[in-house]
Amino acid sequence: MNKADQIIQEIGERPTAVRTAVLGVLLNAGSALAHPEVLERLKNLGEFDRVTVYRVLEWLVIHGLAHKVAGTGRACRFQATHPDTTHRHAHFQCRECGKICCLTEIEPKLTNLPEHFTVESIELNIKGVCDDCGRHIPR
Amino acid sequence: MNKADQIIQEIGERPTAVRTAVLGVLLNAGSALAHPEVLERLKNLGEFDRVTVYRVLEWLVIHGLAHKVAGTGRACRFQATHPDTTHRHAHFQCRECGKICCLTEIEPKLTNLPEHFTVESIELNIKGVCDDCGRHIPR
DNA sequence: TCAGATTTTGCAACATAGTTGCATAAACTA
DNA sequence: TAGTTTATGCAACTATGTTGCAAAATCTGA
Ligand SMILES: [Mn+2]
Ligand SMILES: [Mn+2]
Ligand SMILES: [Zn+2]
Ligand SMILES: [Zn+2]
Repeated sequence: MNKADQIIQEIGERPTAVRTAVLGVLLNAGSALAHPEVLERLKNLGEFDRVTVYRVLEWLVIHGLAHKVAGTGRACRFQATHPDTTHRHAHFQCRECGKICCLTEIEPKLTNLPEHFTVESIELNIKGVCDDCGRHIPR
Repeated sequence: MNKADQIIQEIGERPTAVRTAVLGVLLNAGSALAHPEVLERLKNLGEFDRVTVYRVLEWLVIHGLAHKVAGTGRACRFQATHPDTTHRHAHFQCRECGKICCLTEIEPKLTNLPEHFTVESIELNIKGVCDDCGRHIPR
């Protein structure tokens, strides 16, 4: 049995073909993927409907198996959640290659927040140039 | 001469009817507005084309007269930049009423960032329940 | 194992948010 | 005010999702 299947069964949900395939794609990706990228990579594994893939991605988020990151542009990106990392962390998106990666080391500190506001979630997105893209530009 | 006109002339750009009107709407708004909300409020001031309004909103951002905030949902929201606030600050969006406001007091601290990444911008979006919506819910 | 109940999928249509090309209109400059 | 530059309006197009619904897959209890 493959890893994706196993993860889905562990949480007591139905490991269908699409769920297993989509989670597998996310697990193999090094960074967060947008819907078209997921679809593209699924082509190697069979025929999958785009609407179903949208639904499965949301399903993965609801069940905590993936998280959703808003990058540049209008499309959300999805990344498999590693069991050992907390969900609350910052993300970095490279202006050059567009890749998004988790910055699990950074804990956004919230001081000075008006006390009458109830905080439910925090999103910290940092944009710039990543290591790979930066090393080719002379400094 | 109205405020919006004056601001546009101060930066040496053409104060056209649409620019003046759109900036005026943003200046009068208490929070960040999405494109349809801007269009709606413009109806009191005349007939404006939606594409032109999109272009003017981007123009305002480029010229530093407004800033763009990504809230819940896919639409960006725009808010007039107050001359006395720095552009780098956090935003709070209420889950109940959807309003977005600037949290100019909060400075996102970036420690632990991998040193080979070049940071160009930081976006800190906090979601929860605002004062107005929270006070009606018994605690 | 299998009938019935529940959930998931695929397809078509719809929705929302924004962009592009281009001809016309407005604003600026000399 | 003539010529040049810039902004606008309109139509068509793109990107990113969402919804309704019938068919297929999956599960459950007898
Ligand atoms: Mn992450
Ligand atoms: Mn702000
Ligand atoms: Zn890069
Ligand atoms: Zn509120």
